[in-house]
Amino acid sequence: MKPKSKGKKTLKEYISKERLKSTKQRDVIFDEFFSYPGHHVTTEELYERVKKRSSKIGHSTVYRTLKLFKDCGLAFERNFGDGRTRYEPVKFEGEHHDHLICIECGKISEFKDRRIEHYSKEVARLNDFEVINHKVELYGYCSSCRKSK
Amino acid sequence: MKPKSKGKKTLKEYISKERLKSTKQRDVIFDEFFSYPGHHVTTEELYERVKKRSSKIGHSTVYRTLKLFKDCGLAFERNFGDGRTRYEPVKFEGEHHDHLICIECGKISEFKDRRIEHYSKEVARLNDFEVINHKVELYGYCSSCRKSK
DNA sequence: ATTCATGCAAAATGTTTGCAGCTGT
DNA sequence: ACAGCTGCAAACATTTTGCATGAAT
Repeated sequence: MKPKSKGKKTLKEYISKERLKSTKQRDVIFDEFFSYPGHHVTTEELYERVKKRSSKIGHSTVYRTLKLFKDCGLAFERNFGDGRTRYEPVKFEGEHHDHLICIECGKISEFKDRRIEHYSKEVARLNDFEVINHKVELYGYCSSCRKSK
Repeated sequence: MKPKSKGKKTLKEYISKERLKSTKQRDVIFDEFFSYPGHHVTTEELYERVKKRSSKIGHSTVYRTLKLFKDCGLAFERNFGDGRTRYEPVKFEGEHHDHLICIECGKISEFKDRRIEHYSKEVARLNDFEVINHKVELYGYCSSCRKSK
């Protein structure tokens, strides 16, 4: 018997706690979302992928389902300034990564730095603020765009 | 004779360098933008304020002018996830501040931490990335919303 | 049975664009 | 005179909503 992923369990628990319903669509969207190669899917991209498997799904279902994932802590909502909202699966190892965004080619890469996280938490404490999520984004030129400048 | 602010000078220089034109609207928007109490104006808010002084101004002029400010380095474009783009005047002392955003009441407060900036730069260097701008945003509950939970 | 979810299309939102007339250089 | 700017309305893109039907509890 295949064990459920931790994420799927989180979703099912949230659904039953809130008296929502498990549906085929939610499962398909879940699978596509968590198997998406590369993080930061836009809703449109995910919709296109899901549509290939389940062709009569509607746009709104994808929107609503991503909000649901966000509400149950499975996804972060991100916005890198190109007008489209992106969603990123939350990792369960408690890791958090941040982003380098190239303003020339649009490439988004990730990094992780404990010290930045550490000081962020400290700032929050000093401000009597309870941090739920944090973002660190560095905008600039990636190495390949720098070379071709 | 009243001296021009450094910001106004930057704008005028940019305008002449790019062969653009100085207009009444740009001046009014400039004044309102830099005298806005609180940072992070949305375009709509700024439009409303400008309209009070110069009632036949159009929406698009405000949009276009804020982009102009961004292009000449007078403003940062920000997006805190509520669907509206906000603009923030760039300070001339070279300071950079970051944000605490309350997900309950929406309050945005600012902080500044040199260590976070320092490590951000270091990460960039390791990734052969040239940073132009960076964002650190902590999302969570502010002290008053924590109290009333 | 009841309540929630879906898909569709319509509406709402925020932003951009085309263009005729106007303004600054 | 020329090139750029404005205001307006229309276009656009993304996201939300209303509603009749269908599915899960």
